[in-house]
Amino acid sequence: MESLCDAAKVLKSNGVRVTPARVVLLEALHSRRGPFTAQELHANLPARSADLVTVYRFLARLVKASLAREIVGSDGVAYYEMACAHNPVHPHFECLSCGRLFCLPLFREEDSARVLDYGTGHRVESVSVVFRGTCAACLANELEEGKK
Amino acid sequence: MESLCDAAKVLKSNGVRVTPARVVLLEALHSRRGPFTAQELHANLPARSADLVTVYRFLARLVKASLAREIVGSDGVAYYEMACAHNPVHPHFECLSCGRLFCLPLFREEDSARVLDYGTGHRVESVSVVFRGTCAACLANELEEGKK
DNA sequence: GAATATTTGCAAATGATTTGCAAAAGAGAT
DNA sequence: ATCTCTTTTGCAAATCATTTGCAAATATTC
Repeated sequence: MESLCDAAKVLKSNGVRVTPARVVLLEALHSRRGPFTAQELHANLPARSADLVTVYRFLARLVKASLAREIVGSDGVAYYEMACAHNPVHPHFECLSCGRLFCLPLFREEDSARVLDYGTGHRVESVSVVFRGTCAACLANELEEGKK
Repeated sequence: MESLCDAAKVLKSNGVRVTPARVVLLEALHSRRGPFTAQELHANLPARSADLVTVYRFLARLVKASLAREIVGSDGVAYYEMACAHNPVHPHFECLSCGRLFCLPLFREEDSARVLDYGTGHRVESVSVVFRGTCAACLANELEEGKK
């Protein structure tokens, strides 16, 4: 597995041309903290630097090259995040109250092994662990509301 | 958490009327082995017994009542499965080769606790663990193909 | 620079899921 | 049974993220 930090190189060596649009996209990707949707990414691009379709296509390539991961939210919308060595596989939380999808702490090595174990017998390419419910922030808000 | 096996009762006690369409749906649900989509369920219903929209609406209710669980596939399509005591939470495998989504073995009590632990601090309503890759059956087929 | 392969943008298609709404069907009281 | 009130249903139409078709623009190679 390669690091997204070398994405340009990796892509090039896979016959993927590094065009202006893709450079912009790679930069935008690096400045992102949590998981994002194709549309969010596109919205934060310098105006007219890349079409939404291009964003979709590029993200699909990254995922295929294992340079990015895809997390599907409960409403079927796809979120993406980088898959570089600095950002190993981890669980996510989807808040049904505020709608945010964010990262949870990394799996401990040991737990990771235990989870992976359930896929024995198949060729596992990715594992997605998504918690759903109400996030801590929204729970706090509920309390606030309750007081009023 | 209630059992889907008593779904009719549970629904009734929640002010949900048990109509002919819903009886048909509950029966169809019980005869299903693995996870299914709304459309699959609808396609296997006696002709003209319930509209596809009704199926969607009913499934949404079951999920809200914790009588069914929803698993979202990588293409954003929702799969459902019963959530009765005889079918506790378990991981799933989505084969990118044949497209099937099926159940993996139950989490051992201990592992379940370890996974749940990562959601600490939030109000967790559901956890979804989905493996993706190539299933054992498709791997076997690949071998077959290779021999030719 | 010509020839070839890849990439891009734009418009249009897809396809699952949702919504609006008026008609049909339960529940309960009379 | 009948009337009233609420829930449910079917149908058509709307949504909306994602995908596709295709011709024009841009790389790469020789």
